[in-house]
Amino acid sequence: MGDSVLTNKQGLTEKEFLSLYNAEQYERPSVTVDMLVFTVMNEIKESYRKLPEKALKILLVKRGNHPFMGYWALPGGFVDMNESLEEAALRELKEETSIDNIYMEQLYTWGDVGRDPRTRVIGCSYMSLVDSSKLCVQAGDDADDAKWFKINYNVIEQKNTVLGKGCKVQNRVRLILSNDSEELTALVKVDKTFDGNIVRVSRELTESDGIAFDHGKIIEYAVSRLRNKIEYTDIAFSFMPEQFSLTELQQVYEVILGKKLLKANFRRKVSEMVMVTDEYTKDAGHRPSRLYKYNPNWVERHFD
Amino acid sequence: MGDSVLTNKQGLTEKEFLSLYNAEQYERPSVTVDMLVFTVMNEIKESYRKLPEKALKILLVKRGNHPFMGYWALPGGFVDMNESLEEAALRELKEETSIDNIYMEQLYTWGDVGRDPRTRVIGCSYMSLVDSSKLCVQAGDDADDAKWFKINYNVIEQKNTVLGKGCKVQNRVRLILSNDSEELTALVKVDKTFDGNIVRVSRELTESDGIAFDHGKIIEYAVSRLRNKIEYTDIAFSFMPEQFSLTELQQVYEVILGKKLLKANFRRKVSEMVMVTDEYTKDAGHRPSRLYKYNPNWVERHFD
DNA sequence: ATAATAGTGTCTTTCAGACAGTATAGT
DNA sequence: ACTATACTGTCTGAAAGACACTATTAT
Repeated sequence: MGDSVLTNKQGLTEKEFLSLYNAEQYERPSVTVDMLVFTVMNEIKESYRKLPEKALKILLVKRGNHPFMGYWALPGGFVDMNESLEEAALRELKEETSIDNIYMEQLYTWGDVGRDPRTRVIGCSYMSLVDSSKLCVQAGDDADDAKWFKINYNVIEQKNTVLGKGCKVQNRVRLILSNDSEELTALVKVDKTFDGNIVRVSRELTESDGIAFDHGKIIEYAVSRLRNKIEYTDIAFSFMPEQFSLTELQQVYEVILGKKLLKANFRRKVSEMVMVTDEYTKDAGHRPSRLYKYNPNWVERHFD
Repeated sequence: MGDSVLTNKQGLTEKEFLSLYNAEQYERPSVTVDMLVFTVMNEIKESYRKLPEKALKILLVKRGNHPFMGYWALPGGFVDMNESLEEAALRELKEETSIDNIYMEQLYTWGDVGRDPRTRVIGCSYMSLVDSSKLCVQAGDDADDAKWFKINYNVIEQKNTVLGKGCKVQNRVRLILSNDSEELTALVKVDKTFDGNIVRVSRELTESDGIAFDHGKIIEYAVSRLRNKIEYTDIAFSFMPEQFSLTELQQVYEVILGKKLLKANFRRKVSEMVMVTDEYTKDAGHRPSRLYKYNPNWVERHFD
């Protein structure tokens, strides 16, 4: 830290300055953390022969208090003074859903002025990808309920315009979050403007039904990031149990990317990332498949 | 927002709840924004024949008050209640360096407890890449001085350990920031742990000389992100003026990646991203080179 | 036997790396 | 003529996409 003999324009040394410093004199925003917990789960089997389909899911909690009481929200809450953002995110997740000890990465920080009707709130969001077989969710103290919602992500409109020295891509994304008893929707307008060498992305929530705050927009952003990142990193493995078949792994890729992949090519692509085991699936109604595990020595990973 | 007839456990409607809500009752951290403004500048020519070398630079301001008075810091400051994070970042940059109206993207939000000796501070950092030919920096009201520092980024130590079901990569990065009169350094320990399917990255500032707060760590992170992103996006063009030669563009890539590239291959790679003009450089001391401009219709961009 | 999935071989096209070669201004 | 840079052609091998083929289990 600064040399303690130095004095500032008011003639104060650093020690004096710090002892007089009072954060209370300034109006400050509140800070929250929000968790986006994703998993890929099996849906019901159609027949004894067929493999179960998989679906991408997100964990939401039902708000037990105003504002947006009764709406579904991302688990999260206010950051305490003596915990880091990561600690706050893990604490809130545990309080609201009883989920403990999972990996996560920072997603984005949302700071628009009108995001929260209570006061000015800066929201720092974190994303977690979990293996559903390990988890057992139950609502905690602070939430009425915690449930997994199946994610339906659809680009329903695309408009490209060529401007003078750039262009504009306008997308509308329809998000449908559903489970046995509920269906929530959001419509997000994603505009990318290329002006000269400058790219500007703006996201706007134009419709939100049953989802609290601007969380529909945050979920849309997270899914688009997830789709992007699965192509050039190994995050998909965070969804997998210890052992898995290559078909299951492929299903995870397909459900996130929202498209079918060719088996032979997919296997070539992931071959370096996995290690064979000598175990097989059984009672499948058809030929059993070999089980693999993640190869921790896989090197060519990329990070954001 | 919630149906106004609903009442919470205290029997309050949403309207009543909001009118009684008082953010002051909770202790809150302060929130700052920090700007990482990068540019690529020409260094002096060695001879009338040779092309000037290029160097990656970052803009820092000299702190005029405690804490870290006299140290160099990222331009930035506290967020006001009625401005978004982006607005705050642009305002602070203008106040401290007179730079106006540039593009930026969010980098990361830093929330460790002891980051700032004054109080608990959450710092949201933004990254900007600018064409140096357009800029003229001068210190603003809030800073004693604003200067460009040449960035030297070196991985000085690498250690790989294979663990039980994962592995660990430990890097030490030496950062040297220098200009005519100053030399600042930082040493950052970057640990990546792969445990099962989980990747955890931790960054620790183990040495910092002349750089305020944890800004050495933030700069290290930004440079590593920049290196990564230049490979799969078109951000490099943000450093370029309207018209440029392909050699200049290649120099920008080389200076960021910290390695030489082969000309023929580089040109093939960027050919789709640029458009020819019918202009040439002149007075170069050797064969003139064709000038190009950015092709705004280039489609295969990726975003994080 | 049959349904459904498991798993492989190979053709083609595309792209990245390496390197050798030719072209052209200023002095 | 010489220097330093501008620019192009092509060989190679790796990776991505498409598709056809064989193998194996439960019922």
